[in-house]
Amino acid sequence: MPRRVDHEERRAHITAALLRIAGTRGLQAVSMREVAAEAGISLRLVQYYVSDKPTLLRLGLDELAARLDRRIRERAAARGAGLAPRAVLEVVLTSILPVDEASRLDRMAWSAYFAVALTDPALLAGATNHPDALEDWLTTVLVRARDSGDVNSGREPRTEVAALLALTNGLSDSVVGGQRDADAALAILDYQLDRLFDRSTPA
Amino acid sequence: MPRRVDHEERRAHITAALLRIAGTRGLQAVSMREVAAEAGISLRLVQYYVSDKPTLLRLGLDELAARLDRRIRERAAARGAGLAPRAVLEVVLTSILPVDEASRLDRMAWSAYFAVALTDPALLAGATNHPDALEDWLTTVLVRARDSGDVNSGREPRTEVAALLALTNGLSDSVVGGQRDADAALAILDYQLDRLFDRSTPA
DNA sequence: GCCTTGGTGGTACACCTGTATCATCAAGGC
DNA sequence: GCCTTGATGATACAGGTGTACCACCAAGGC
Repeated sequence: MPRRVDHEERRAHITAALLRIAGTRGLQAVSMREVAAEAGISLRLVQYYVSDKPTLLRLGLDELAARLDRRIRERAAARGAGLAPRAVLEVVLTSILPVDEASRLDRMAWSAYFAVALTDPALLAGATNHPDALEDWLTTVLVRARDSGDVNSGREPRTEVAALLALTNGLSDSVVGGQRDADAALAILDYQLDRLFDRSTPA
Repeated sequence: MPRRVDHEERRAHITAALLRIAGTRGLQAVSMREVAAEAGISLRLVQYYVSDKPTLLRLGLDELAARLDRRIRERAAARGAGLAPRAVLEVVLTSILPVDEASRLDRMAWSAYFAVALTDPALLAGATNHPDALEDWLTTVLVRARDSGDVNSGREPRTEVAALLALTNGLSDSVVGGQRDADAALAILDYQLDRLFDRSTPA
């Protein structure tokens, strides 16, 4: 037998190179040859470890989702166990926002993926990506907060969560778009959370 | 002299074809030949009336901005003169949201443009597109509303407006992304506006 | 020691892209 | 009547794309 190689690790290496290109030069700059060059390997090897270009793109999308998941867990771990409802929302939403260079590049790549996914349903097919799951979970968190009195009973948890997620996505786009910096986006997010968790506010 | 042709009208025809493709099949499906076919003319004519591909893409972006402007004015005109602050916000924000097929296709095209603009600053160069101008204007509207007592004095107009615009953009993406329909997005927007214009709410 | 077999290199092929070029047509001025 | 000139057609060209193919290498089983 010839020497064997960890395919999974190789694919991860290639995927990282792909996302580096997608985040800096856009998805339209992603070709098999460019990915090979960025990964420092030959075109043949990209073909060998990643059969198709569709497969390659799918790898990138999955990695992007995995990175977001990792960011959320890391941020949650950094704040310890037994997080208050507001802290949970802060952790999740600030994990989505592009607050440093790495998350900024990932958000750029994500925007590119979002655009092509709109007209290429093949990319989404079978994706584990379920934004609704996140929304459901945060809604239960907010329901608990309302029941315990941290949030006024007049608020509709599901609507509030949907709005917060949409707001965070819109803010993220404005940050990568250069309309404002991350701190400004964080301030707006905080402003909204302050209002939501102000029990002195009726309705 | 041979017969002369209205170049402006021809370019508009070509631009419309371009945006039809961008909205249905994405910007990556936009080639000179595809645009020609969609416009029902020859490749040579696309070259003749629109010299470059960069020029073509720029035409599409400008038209997209012009259409949004038109939508806002039409919606405003439909509601008569002397609009209350809340009505102004409703007009602007619901004009951004993809509420019908036409605005849905335009939003799709816009998302594609946004993605490539992130890594291709040449597209933005010299663009009349100024989201900040819209934000400034709406802020003055909200300041007036606060001074006249329609909005609680504890609110920060600039932050509220920035949040509403980001929210609307996020909601728009969720609509074209198929996460929810236009009515659901409108409901969320209304929910937020109701809260903002509720004077009984302190802070 | 050979031979199977996973890894690798190089390259060719068909296709699509943006753009340039050559030619033609037709309407009016002189 | 010709000739200038705006509008159009057809096509060629160079470059980039995804993918397929052919050769080769080297490590271990028998």
